[in-house]
Amino acid sequence: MSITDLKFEIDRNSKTPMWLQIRNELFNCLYLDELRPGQLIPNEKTLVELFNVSIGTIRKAIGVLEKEGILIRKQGLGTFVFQHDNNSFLFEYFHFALNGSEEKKAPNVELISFTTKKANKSESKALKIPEGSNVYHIYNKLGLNKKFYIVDKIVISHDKFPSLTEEMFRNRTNTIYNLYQNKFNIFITNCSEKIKAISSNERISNLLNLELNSPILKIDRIGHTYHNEIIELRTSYVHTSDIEYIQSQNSMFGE
Amino acid sequence: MSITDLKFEIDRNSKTPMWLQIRNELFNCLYLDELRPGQLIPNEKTLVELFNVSIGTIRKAIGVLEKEGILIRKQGLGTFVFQHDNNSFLFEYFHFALNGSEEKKAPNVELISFTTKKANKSESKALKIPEGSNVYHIYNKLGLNKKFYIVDKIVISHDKFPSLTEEMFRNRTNTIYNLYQNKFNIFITNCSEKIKAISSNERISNLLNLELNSPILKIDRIGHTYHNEIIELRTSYVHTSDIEYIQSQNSMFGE
DNA sequence: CAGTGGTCTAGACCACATT
DNA sequence: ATGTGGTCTAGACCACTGT
Repeated sequence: MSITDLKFEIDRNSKTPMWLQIRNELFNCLYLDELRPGQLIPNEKTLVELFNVSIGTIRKAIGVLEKEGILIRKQGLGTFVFQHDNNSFLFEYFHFALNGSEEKKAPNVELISFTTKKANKSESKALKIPEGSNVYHIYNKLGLNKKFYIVDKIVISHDKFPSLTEEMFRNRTNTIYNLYQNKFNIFITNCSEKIKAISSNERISNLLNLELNSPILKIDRIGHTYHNEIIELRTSYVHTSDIEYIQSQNSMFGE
Repeated sequence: MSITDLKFEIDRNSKTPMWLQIRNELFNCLYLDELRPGQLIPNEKTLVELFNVSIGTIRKAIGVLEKEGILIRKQGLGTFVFQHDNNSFLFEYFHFALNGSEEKKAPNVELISFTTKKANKSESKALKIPEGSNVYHIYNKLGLNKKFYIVDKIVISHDKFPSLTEEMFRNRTNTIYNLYQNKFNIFITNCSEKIKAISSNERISNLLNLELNSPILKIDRIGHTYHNEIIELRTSYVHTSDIEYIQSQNSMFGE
């Protein structure tokens, strides 16, 4: 089932603008079609005929979807469902750099463990899955310049990644979110983080070669899809003597 | 000198689109005019005549400036230079909430000290002012629910805030950034932050009623204007047993 | 009511990428 | 050469705001 096979009914007298109706129709199609990253959508002229509106209205609708990060327009080529390319994805959600450095470098990553467990109460609540259903627990060490500074614990639902194996994880050629995207069609688009300062326990101290009770960051991240479906819980423990968490913020957002 | 008195020359054959030229011209005018927040800009029809282009082109230029957070359009009223209203500004750059709470509450603030010093080497470098020129050092305690969790150290250049006094600071009716905006026409629009975990020293421990060497966050924030002029250095020391740093991030930004 | 920005039209021409 | 999105026009009409 392709978009071009569908028939669309736009209400020209609705209180919601036509461009917004069209945006929503397109969004729905892409969602039903599982939002395959990299997928080409019909060109503007085709959409004009499908929706029977003027090209400016189509452009406005696509423009909004582009601002939302769902579509990307490429002049001369067409409009595509957005996908993180192999370079950009690396740094989208990696917030660390060496002290005083403004530019992020790709971290080196080492898998510590990969296990399947029954979700405990807080995990099942956070992931919105039944208590006792299967989850993966994945631990990674991350470093810069050959030294390790970060321990990541990842918790994801088995049901959302049924065929995931340790080998797939270990042998991935790219970031973890890229793996989710390319192998499971699951697309993490926004994350919320909560940061605390805590004292390192024995396990973290050993993994990061730290004194016991060193001050470290504990970062709880929740990764969502477009539709705010919660996909991943990630907790990072970070030794920040040589590196720091960096972040930049503008005062304003679009409409 | 008002915008409408100026004469604009748009190069119709330039490689840069007309809407971008217009955006830049408008931006410049607003900048020269000191970007008075809340200021009304000429209506679209007037701009059409000033720039001698079609209204769609004007709208595109204004749309970009709106996306950048510089202008805000109000249907039926006009287009204005954006200003943080008294509510929104409160939470723009305040990143803390009580554990597990998703919504931020306004913190209570208490001035600890307000002094003038000579800028040391790192301050002068960071603020891009001569070493030894005057800076204000301002310390605040911030809390939630009547308990204090945060100590803020603010460093700003005396030259940028020549008439600032402790009384102005203490008697402000709004946020600090609002004070900068309303009394000094200085408009902080973006901030970069660097976060580390450290152990509390004696001074911070006393101020926050903490054990010595408790793990705390140290957050170095640099506040910039539109033009990336550095205005303020702020270092926050945060006790995070009851509160946490919260942040949300989308994968994508506009064009 | 008059004035503002918001939506929409039905094109034209340009810049870019692929074949 | 063909097809794509990007820019731009010159309007029309609607929805909202304050008087």
